[in-house]
Amino acid sequence: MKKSKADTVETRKRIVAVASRVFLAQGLAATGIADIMAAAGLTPGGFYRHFESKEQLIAEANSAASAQLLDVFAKATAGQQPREALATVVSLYLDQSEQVSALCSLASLGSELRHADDHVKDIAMNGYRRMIEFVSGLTRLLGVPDPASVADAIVSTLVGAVTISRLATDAALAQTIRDHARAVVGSLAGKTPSPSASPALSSPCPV
Amino acid sequence: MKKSKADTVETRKRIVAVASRVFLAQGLAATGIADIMAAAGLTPGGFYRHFESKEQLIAEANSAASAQLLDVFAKATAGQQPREALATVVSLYLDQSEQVSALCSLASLGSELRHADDHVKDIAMNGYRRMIEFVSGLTRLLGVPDPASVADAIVSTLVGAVTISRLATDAALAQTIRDHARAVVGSLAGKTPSPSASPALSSPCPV
DNA sequence: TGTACATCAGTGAACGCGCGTTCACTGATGTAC
DNA sequence: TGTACATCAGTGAACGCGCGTTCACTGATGTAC
Repeated sequence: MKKSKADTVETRKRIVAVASRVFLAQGLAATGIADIMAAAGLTPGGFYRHFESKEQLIAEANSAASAQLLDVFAKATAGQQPREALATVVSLYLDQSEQVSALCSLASLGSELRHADDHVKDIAMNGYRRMIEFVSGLTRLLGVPDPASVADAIVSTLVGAVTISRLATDAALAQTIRDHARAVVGSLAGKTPSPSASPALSSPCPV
Repeated sequence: MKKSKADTVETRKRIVAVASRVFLAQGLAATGIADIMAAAGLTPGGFYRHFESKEQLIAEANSAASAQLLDVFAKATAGQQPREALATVVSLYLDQSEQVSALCSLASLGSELRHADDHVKDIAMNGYRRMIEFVSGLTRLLGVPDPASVADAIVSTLVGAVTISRLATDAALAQTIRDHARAVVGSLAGKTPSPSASPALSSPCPV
Protein backbone atom coordinates (compact mmCIF):
# COMPACT_ATOMS: atom_id res chain seq x y z
CA MET A 1 0.00 0.00 0.00
CA LYS A 2 2.54 2.54 -1.12
CA LYS A 3 1.21 6.12 -1.03
CA SER A 4 1.72 8.88 -3.54
CA LYS A 5 4.59 11.31 -2.98
CA ALA A 6 2.13 14.00 -1.91
CA ASP A 7 0.57 11.64 0.62
CA THR A 8 3.99 10.77 2.00
CA VAL A 9 4.90 14.42 2.55
CA GLU A 10 1.50 14.98 4.11
CA THR A 11 1.90 12.01 6.46
CA ARG A 12 5.32 13.18 7.62
CA LYS A 13 3.97 16.64 8.40
CA ARG A 14 1.06 15.10 10.28
CA ILE A 15 3.41 13.02 12.43
CA VAL A 16 5.51 16.08 13.30
CA ALA A 17 2.41 18.14 14.09
CA VAL A 18 0.97 15.43 16.33
CA ALA A 19 4.34 14.87 17.99
CA SER A 20 4.89 18.53 18.80
CA ARG A 21 1.51 18.61 20.49
CA VAL A 22 1.82 15.32 22.37
CA PHE A 23 5.47 15.68 23.38
CA LEU A 24 4.86 19.11 24.86
CA ALA A 25 1.68 17.99 26.59
CA GLN A 26 2.94 14.70 28.06
CA GLY A 27 6.72 14.96 28.15
CA LEU A 28 9.40 13.32 26.04
CA ALA A 29 10.06 10.17 28.04
CA ALA A 30 6.38 9.58 28.77
CA THR A 31 5.41 9.70 25.11
CA GLY A 32 6.03 6.59 23.04
CA ILE A 33 6.48 6.30 19.29
CA ALA A 34 3.42 4.08 19.23
CA ASP A 35 1.38 6.78 21.00
CA ILE A 36 2.29 9.37 18.42
CA MET A 37 1.76 7.08 15.46
CA ALA A 38 -1.63 6.02 16.80
CA ALA A 39 -2.62 9.66 17.30
CA ALA A 40 -1.64 10.21 13.68
CA GLY A 41 -3.78 7.24 12.61
CA LEU A 42 -0.81 4.96 11.87
CA THR A 43 0.92 1.90 13.31
CA PRO A 44 4.33 2.01 15.01
CA GLY A 45 6.30 0.21 12.32
CA GLY A 46 5.81 2.93 9.74
CA PHE A 47 7.59 5.50 11.85
CA TYR A 48 11.02 4.58 10.54
CA ARG A 49 10.04 5.27 6.93
CA HIS A 50 10.03 8.94 7.93
CA PHE A 51 12.49 9.36 10.80
CA GLU A 52 15.76 7.81 11.85
CA SER A 53 14.98 7.79 15.55
CA LYS A 54 12.77 9.16 18.31
CA GLU A 55 15.47 11.75 18.98
CA GLN A 56 15.11 13.10 15.45
CA LEU A 57 11.37 13.47 15.87
CA ILE A 58 11.92 15.24 19.18
CA ALA A 59 14.18 17.70 17.39
CA GLU A 60 11.68 18.39 14.62
CA ALA A 61 8.73 18.57 16.98
CA ASN A 62 10.46 21.21 19.10
CA SER A 63 11.40 23.16 16.03
CA ALA A 64 7.81 23.10 14.80
CA ALA A 65 6.45 24.13 18.19
CA SER A 66 8.65 27.19 18.48
CA ALA A 67 7.85 28.23 14.93
CA GLN A 68 4.17 27.98 15.77
CA LEU A 69 4.61 29.95 19.00
CA LEU A 70 6.38 32.80 17.24
CA ASP A 71 3.77 32.72 14.53
CA VAL A 72 1.00 33.17 17.10
CA PHE A 73 2.87 36.12 18.62
CA ALA A 74 3.48 37.76 15.26
CA LYS A 75 -0.11 37.40 14.10
CA ALA A 76 -1.67 38.46 17.41
CA THR A 77 0.42 41.63 17.63
CA ALA A 78 0.20 42.65 13.98
CA GLY A 79 -0.47 46.38 13.78
CA GLN A 80 -0.22 46.92 17.54
CA GLN A 81 1.90 49.55 19.25
CA PRO A 82 4.86 48.18 21.26
CA ARG A 83 3.21 48.63 24.65
CA GLU A 84 0.04 46.90 23.54
CA ALA A 85 2.00 44.21 21.70
CA LEU A 86 3.99 43.32 24.80
CA ALA A 87 0.83 43.12 26.86
CA THR A 88 -0.69 40.86 24.22
CA VAL A 89 2.29 38.50 24.23
CA VAL A 90 2.38 38.34 28.01
CA SER A 91 -1.34 37.72 28.29
CA LEU A 92 -1.33 35.05 25.61
CA TYR A 93 1.57 33.28 27.28
CA LEU A 94 0.17 33.45 30.80
CA ASP A 95 -3.41 32.69 29.82
CA GLN A 96 -4.65 29.83 31.95
CA SER A 97 -6.25 28.18 28.94
CA GLU A 98 -2.72 27.06 28.02
CA GLN A 99 -3.43 27.33 24.32
CA VAL A 100 -0.26 29.33 23.76
CA SER A 101 2.06 28.23 26.55
CA ALA A 102 1.40 24.66 25.43
CA LEU A 103 3.54 25.59 22.41
CA CYS A 104 6.54 26.64 24.47
CA SER A 105 9.21 23.95 24.78
CA LEU A 106 11.00 25.85 27.52
CA ALA A 107 8.03 25.81 29.87
CA SER A 108 6.67 22.41 28.83
CA LEU A 109 9.90 20.44 28.54
CA GLY A 110 12.50 22.63 30.24
CA SER A 111 13.91 20.21 32.74
CA GLU A 112 13.67 17.25 30.38
CA LEU A 113 15.44 19.04 27.53
CA ARG A 114 18.39 19.56 29.85
CA HIS A 115 19.18 15.87 29.44
CA ALA A 116 18.55 15.72 25.70
CA ASP A 117 21.43 15.68 23.24
CA ASP A 118 23.12 18.92 22.19
CA HIS A 119 21.29 19.11 18.88
CA VAL A 120 17.92 19.15 20.58
CA LYS A 121 19.12 21.69 23.14
CA ASP A 122 20.37 23.92 20.35
CA ILE A 123 16.98 23.76 18.69
CA ALA A 124 15.27 24.71 21.94
CA MET A 125 17.68 27.59 22.45
CA ASN A 126 17.09 28.70 18.89
CA GLY A 127 13.43 29.03 19.83
CA TYR A 128 14.49 31.01 22.88
CA ARG A 129 16.61 33.29 20.69
CA ARG A 130 13.65 34.03 18.45
CA MET A 131 11.46 34.76 21.44
CA ILE A 132 14.09 37.14 22.79
CA GLU A 133 14.42 38.87 19.42
CA PHE A 134 10.69 39.43 19.39
CA VAL A 135 10.47 40.71 22.96
CA SER A 136 13.64 42.79 22.87
CA GLY A 137 12.34 44.40 19.68
CA LEU A 138 9.43 45.61 21.78
CA THR A 139 11.46 46.67 24.83
CA ARG A 140 13.75 48.62 22.52
CA LEU A 141 10.83 50.42 20.91
CA LEU A 142 9.46 51.16 24.37
CA GLY A 143 12.64 53.00 25.21
CA VAL A 144 13.33 50.84 28.24
CA PRO A 145 16.94 51.26 29.34
CA ASP A 146 18.94 48.06 28.85
CA PRO A 147 16.23 46.44 26.71
CA ALA A 148 18.25 43.25 26.23
CA SER A 149 18.40 42.52 29.96
CA VAL A 150 14.75 43.29 30.41
CA ALA A 151 13.78 41.04 27.49
CA ASP A 152 15.78 38.14 28.92
CA ALA A 153 14.26 38.70 32.34
CA ILE A 154 10.73 38.92 30.96
CA VAL A 155 11.05 35.61 29.16
CA SER A 156 12.67 33.96 32.19
CA THR A 157 9.80 35.23 34.34
CA LEU A 158 7.14 33.95 31.94
CA VAL A 159 8.77 30.54 31.61
CA GLY A 160 9.32 30.24 35.34
CA ALA A 161 5.81 31.36 36.24
CA VAL A 162 4.16 28.90 33.85
CA THR A 163 6.46 26.06 34.90
CA ILE A 164 5.71 26.64 38.57
CA SER A 165 2.00 27.38 38.24
CA ARG A 166 1.48 24.10 36.42
CA LEU A 167 2.58 22.27 39.55
CA ALA A 168 -0.10 23.87 41.68
CA THR A 169 -3.01 21.54 42.36
CA ASP A 170 -4.78 24.64 43.66
CA ALA A 171 -6.04 26.56 40.63
CA ALA A 172 -6.27 29.81 42.56
CA LEU A 173 -2.61 29.64 43.51
CA ALA A 174 -1.70 28.92 39.91
CA GLN A 175 -3.63 31.97 38.82
CA THR A 176 -1.98 34.13 41.47
CA ILE A 177 1.49 33.15 40.31
CA ARG A 178 0.58 34.05 36.75
CA ASP A 179 -1.07 37.31 37.79
CA HIS A 180 1.98 38.35 39.77
CA ALA A 181 4.21 37.58 36.80
CA ARG A 182 1.96 39.67 34.56
CA ALA A 183 1.95 42.60 36.99
CA VAL A 184 5.70 42.68 37.49
CA VAL A 185 6.50 42.15 33.81
CA GLY A 186 4.15 45.03 33.07
CA SER A 187 6.03 47.23 35.52
CA LEU A 188 9.36 46.18 34.00
CA ALA A 189 8.17 47.41 30.65
CA GLY A 190 7.29 50.70 32.31
CA LYS A 191 3.65 50.03 31.45
CA THR A 192 1.51 52.05 33.74
CA PRO A 193 4.53 52.89 35.87
CA SER A 194 3.73 50.69 38.83
CA PRO A 195 4.75 51.55 42.39
CA SER A 196 6.99 48.51 42.68
CA ALA A 197 9.02 49.41 39.62
CA SER A 198 9.27 53.16 39.83
CA PRO A 199 8.08 54.36 43.22
CA ALA A 200 9.36 57.86 42.63
CA LEU A 201 6.77 58.45 39.97
CA SER A 202 3.83 57.61 42.19
CA SER A 203 4.92 59.59 45.21
CA PRO A 204 5.93 63.19 45.76
CA CYS A 205 9.26 64.04 44.21
CA PRO A 206 11.88 63.62 46.95
CA VAL A 207 14.25 66.24 45.54
CA MET B 1 22.64 -9.89 57.82
CA LYS B 2 20.07 -7.86 59.71
CA LYS B 3 21.35 -4.47 60.80
CA SER B 4 20.80 -2.68 64.09
CA LYS B 5 17.94 -0.22 64.34
CA ALA B 6 20.36 2.70 64.25
CA ASP B 7 21.95 1.32 61.09
CA THR B 8 18.54 0.92 59.48
CA VAL B 9 17.62 4.53 60.15
CA GLU B 10 21.02 5.62 58.88
CA THR B 11 20.65 3.61 55.69
CA ARG B 12 17.24 5.07 54.97
CA LYS B 13 18.55 8.59 55.38
CA ARG B 14 21.48 7.79 53.11
CA ILE B 15 19.15 6.53 50.37
CA VAL B 16 17.02 9.68 50.56
CA ALA B 17 20.11 11.92 50.53
CA VAL B 18 21.57 10.14 47.53
CA ALA B 19 18.22 10.13 45.76
CA SER B 20 17.63 13.84 46.22
CA ARG B 21 21.02 14.53 44.67
CA VAL B 22 20.74 12.04 41.79
CA PHE B 23 17.07 12.68 40.94
CA LEU B 24 17.65 16.43 40.71
CA ALA B 25 20.84 15.98 38.70
CA GLN B 26 19.61 13.38 36.21
CA GLY B 27 15.85 13.61 36.20
CA LEU B 28 13.17 11.32 37.64
CA ALA B 29 12.54 9.01 34.69
CA ALA B 30 16.23 8.75 33.82
CA THR B 31 17.19 7.64 37.32
CA GLY B 32 16.60 4.02 38.25
CA ILE B 33 16.15 2.48 41.68
CA ALA B 34 19.23 0.39 41.00
CA ASP B 35 21.26 3.55 40.23
CA ILE B 36 20.32 5.11 43.54
CA MET B 37 20.86 1.97 45.56
CA ALA B 38 24.26 1.45 43.95
CA ALA B 39 25.21 5.06 44.69
CA ALA B 40 24.23 4.36 48.30
CA GLY B 41 26.38 1.23 48.32
CA LEU B 42 23.45 -1.17 48.25
CA THR B 43 21.75 -3.61 45.87
CA PRO B 44 18.34 -2.99 44.29
CA GLY B 45 16.41 -5.60 46.22
CA GLY B 46 16.87 -3.89 49.57
CA PHE B 47 15.04 -0.78 48.42
CA TYR B 48 11.62 -2.11 49.32
CA ARG B 49 12.60 -2.67 52.95
CA HIS B 50 12.56 1.14 53.25
CA PHE B 51 10.10 2.47 50.66
CA GLU B 52 6.85 1.33 49.13
CA SER B 53 7.65 2.54 45.64
CA LYS B 54 9.85 4.77 43.51
CA GLU B 55 7.11 7.42 43.74
CA GLN B 56 7.45 7.50 47.51
CA LEU B 57 11.19 8.03 47.27
CA ILE B 58 10.63 10.80 44.73
CA ALA B 59 8.34 12.50 47.23
CA GLU B 60 10.84 12.25 50.09
CA ALA B 61 13.78 13.22 47.92
CA ASN B 62 12.02 16.41 46.82
CA SER B 63 11.07 17.21 50.36
CA ALA B 64 14.66 16.76 51.50
CA ALA B 65 16.02 18.89 48.67
CA SER B 66 13.78 21.85 49.40
CA ALA B 67 14.58 21.64 53.12
CA GLN B 68 18.26 21.73 52.25
CA LEU B 69 17.80 24.66 49.87
CA LEU B 70 16.02 26.74 52.47
CA ASP B 71 18.63 25.78 55.02
CA VAL B 72 21.38 27.09 52.75
CA PHE B 73 19.49 30.35 52.30
CA ALA B 74 18.87 30.76 56.02
CA LYS B 75 22.47 30.08 56.99
CA ALA B 76 24.00 32.21 54.24
CA THR B 77 21.88 35.23 55.10
CA ALA B 78 22.11 34.97 58.89
CA GLY B 79 22.75 38.39 60.33
CA GLN B 80 22.47 40.19 56.98
CA GLN B 81 20.32 43.21 56.26
CA PRO B 82 17.36 42.57 53.91
CA ARG B 83 18.99 44.16 50.86
CA GLU B 84 22.18 42.18 51.32
CA ALA B 85 20.27 39.02 52.15
CA LEU B 86 18.27 39.21 48.93
CA ALA B 87 21.42 39.76 46.91
CA THR B 88 22.98 36.76 48.64
CA VAL B 89 20.02 34.50 47.84
CA VAL B 90 19.91 35.62 44.21
CA SER B 91 23.64 35.17 43.75
CA LEU B 92 23.67 31.76 45.38
CA TYR B 93 20.78 30.61 43.23
CA LEU B 94 22.19 31.97 39.98
CA ASP B 95 25.75 30.95 40.71
CA GLN B 96 26.97 29.03 37.73
CA SER B 97 28.64 26.47 39.95
CA GLU B 98 25.14 25.06 40.42
CA GLN B 99 25.86 24.08 43.99
CA VAL B 100 22.67 25.75 45.18
CA SER B 101 20.34 25.61 42.17
CA ALA B 102 21.06 21.87 42.05
CA LEU B 103 18.91 21.72 45.19
CA CYS B 104 15.88 23.37 43.59
CA SER B 105 13.25 20.91 42.38
CA LEU B 106 11.45 23.62 40.45
CA ALA B 107 14.41 24.39 38.24
CA SER B 108 15.81 20.86 38.07
CA LEU B 109 12.60 18.88 37.67
CA GLY B 110 9.98 21.48 36.80
CA SER B 111 8.58 20.02 33.62
CA GLU B 112 8.86 16.46 34.86
CA LEU B 113 7.07 17.16 38.13
CA ARG B 114 4.13 18.40 36.12
CA HIS B 115 3.36 14.78 35.26
CA ALA B 116 4.01 13.39 38.74
CA ASP B 117 1.12 12.49 41.03
CA ASP B 118 -0.60 15.18 43.09
CA HIS B 119 1.21 14.27 46.29
CA VAL B 120 4.60 14.90 44.70
CA LYS B 121 3.37 18.12 43.15
CA ASP B 122 2.09 19.28 46.51
CA ILE B 123 5.49 18.60 48.04
CA ALA B 124 7.18 20.61 45.30
CA MET B 125 4.73 23.47 45.79
CA ASN B 126 5.34 23.32 49.52
CA GLY B 127 8.99 23.97 48.75
CA TYR B 128 7.89 26.86 46.56
CA ARG B 129 5.78 28.25 49.37
CA ARG B 130 8.71 28.21 51.75
CA MET B 131 10.90 29.95 49.19
CA ILE B 132 8.22 32.59 48.71
CA GLU B 133 7.89 33.08 52.46
CA PHE B 134 11.61 33.64 52.68
CA VAL B 135 11.82 36.05 49.75
CA SER B 136 8.62 37.95 50.54
CA GLY B 137 9.93 38.39 54.08
CA LEU B 138 12.81 40.28 52.53
CA THR B 139 10.77 42.28 50.01
CA ARG B 140 8.46 43.33 52.83
CA LEU B 141 11.37 44.51 54.97
CA LEU B 142 12.73 46.37 51.96
CA GLY B 143 9.52 48.36 51.79
CA VAL B 144 8.85 47.34 48.23
CA PRO B 145 5.22 48.06 47.35
CA ASP B 146 3.27 44.86 46.67
CA PRO B 147 5.99 42.65 48.15
CA ALA B 148 4.01 39.46 47.52
CA SER B 149 3.87 40.04 43.77
CA VAL B 150 7.51 40.95 43.61
CA ALA B 151 8.52 37.87 45.59
CA ASP B 152 6.53 35.60 43.26
CA ALA B 153 8.05 37.29 40.24
CA ILE B 154 11.57 37.06 41.62
CA VAL B 155 11.28 33.35 42.21
CA SER B 156 9.68 32.81 38.77
CA THR B 157 12.53 34.74 37.20
CA LEU B 158 15.20 32.77 39.03
CA VAL B 159 13.60 29.43 38.20
CA GLY B 160 13.06 30.41 34.56
CA ALA B 161 16.56 31.78 34.11
CA VAL B 162 18.23 28.68 35.54
CA THR B 163 15.96 26.34 33.58
CA ILE B 164 16.69 28.13 30.32
CA SER B 165 20.39 28.76 30.89
CA ARG B 166 20.97 25.06 31.50
CA LEU B 167 19.87 24.37 27.93
CA ALA B 168 22.53 26.62 26.46
CA THR B 169 25.47 24.69 25.04
CA ASP B 170 27.21 28.07 24.86
CA ALA B 171 28.46 28.86 28.37
CA ALA B 172 28.65 32.58 27.65
CA LEU B 173 24.98 32.70 26.68
CA ALA B 174 24.09 30.79 29.84
CA GLN B 175 26.01 33.33 31.91
CA THR B 176 24.33 36.24 30.13
CA ILE B 177 20.86 34.89 30.87
CA ARG B 178 21.75 34.54 34.56
CA ASP B 179 23.38 37.97 34.67
CA HIS B 180 20.31 39.59 33.15
CA ALA B 181 18.10 37.86 35.68
CA ARG B 182 20.31 39.07 38.51
CA ALA B 183 20.31 42.65 37.21
CA VAL B 184 16.56 42.85 36.76
CA VAL B 185 15.75 41.11 40.04
CA GLY B 186 18.07 43.59 41.70
CA SER B 187 16.18 46.47 40.16
CA LEU B 188 12.87 44.94 41.23
CA ALA B 189 14.05 44.98 44.80
CA GLY B 190 14.93 48.63 44.35
CA LYS B 191 18.56 47.71 44.95
CA THR B 192 20.68 50.46 43.54
CA PRO B 193 17.61 51.91 41.86
CA SER B 194 18.44 50.95 38.30
CA PRO B 195 17.41 53.00 35.29
CA SER B 196 15.20 50.24 33.95
CA ALA B 197 13.19 49.95 37.13
CA SER B 198 12.91 53.48 38.39
CA PRO B 199 14.10 55.90 35.75
CA ALA B 200 12.78 58.90 37.62
CA LEU B 201 15.34 58.43 40.38
CA SER B 202 18.32 58.56 38.06
CA SER B 203 17.21 61.57 36.06
CA PRO B 204 16.19 65.10 36.97
CA CYS B 205 12.88 65.22 38.78
CA PRO B 206 10.22 65.82 36.16
CA VAL B 207 7.82 67.62 38.47
C1' DT C 1 23.74 -13.95 82.23
C1' DG C 2 22.93 -17.51 78.72
C1' DT C 3 20.45 -19.86 75.20
C1' DA C 4 17.03 -20.68 71.54
C1' DC C 5 14.33 -18.55 68.40
C1' DA C 6 12.00 -14.94 65.67
C1' DT C 7 12.84 -10.91 63.05
C1' DC C 8 14.16 -8.46 59.24
C1' DA C 9 17.97 -5.53 56.48
C1' DG C 10 20.24 -6.65 52.68
C1' DT C 11 21.45 -9.88 48.56
C1' DG C 12 21.11 -11.13 43.89
C1' DA C 13 18.51 -13.43 40.60
C1' DA C 14 14.18 -13.50 38.21
C1' DC C 15 9.73 -11.76 36.52
C1' DG C 16 6.71 -8.66 33.65
C1' DC C 17 6.02 -5.03 31.25
C1' DG C 18 6.70 -1.24 28.10
C1' DC C 19 9.20 0.86 24.70
C1' DG C 20 12.46 1.77 20.72
C1' DT C 21 13.60 -0.54 16.89
C1' DT C 22 13.66 -4.22 13.26
C1' DC C 23 11.73 -7.08 9.82
C1' DA C 24 9.08 -9.82 6.48
C1' DC C 25 5.25 -8.77 4.08
C1' DT C 26 1.46 -6.17 1.34
C1' DG C 27 -0.20 -3.70 -2.34
C1' DA C 28 -0.70 0.83 -4.50
C1' DT C 29 2.33 4.03 -7.03
C1' DG C 30 5.54 5.29 -10.32
C1' DT C 31 8.57 4.06 -14.09
C1' DA C 32 10.72 1.76 -18.06
C1' DC C 33 9.85 0.04 -22.36
C1' DT D 1 -1.47 4.25 -24.30
C1' DG D 2 -0.58 -0.22 -22.25
C1' DT D 3 2.05 -3.62 -19.71
C1' DA D 4 5.54 -5.55 -16.57
C1' DC D 5 8.26 -4.55 -12.95
C1' DA D 6 10.57 -2.04 -9.19
C1' DT D 7 9.75 0.89 -5.36
C1' DC D 8 8.48 1.91 -0.95
C1' DA D 9 4.67 3.72 2.68
C1' DG D 10 2.47 1.36 5.89
C1' DT D 11 1.31 -3.09 8.66
C1' DG D 12 1.69 -5.80 12.64
C1' DA D 13 4.35 -9.06 14.98
C1' DA D 14 8.68 -9.87 17.19
C1' DC D 15 13.13 -8.75 19.35
C1' DG D 16 16.13 -6.73 23.11
C1' DC D 17 16.78 -4.14 26.59
C1' DG D 18 16.06 -1.65 30.83
C1' DC D 19 13.50 -0.86 34.72
C1' DG D 20 10.26 -1.38 38.77
C1' DT D 21 9.14 -4.87 41.61
C1' DT D 22 9.12 -9.56 43.77
C1' DC D 23 11.08 -13.37 46.06
C1' DA D 24 13.75 -17.04 48.33
C1' DC D 25 17.54 -16.83 50.99
C1' DT D 26 21.29 -15.27 54.48
C1' DG D 27 22.89 -14.13 58.78
C1' DA D 28 23.32 -10.58 62.33
C1' DT D 29 20.21 -8.41 65.77
C1' DG D 30 16.92 -8.35 69.22
C1' DT D 31 13.87 -10.81 72.33
C1' DA D 32 11.68 -14.32 75.31
C1' DC D 33 12.52 -17.34 78.77
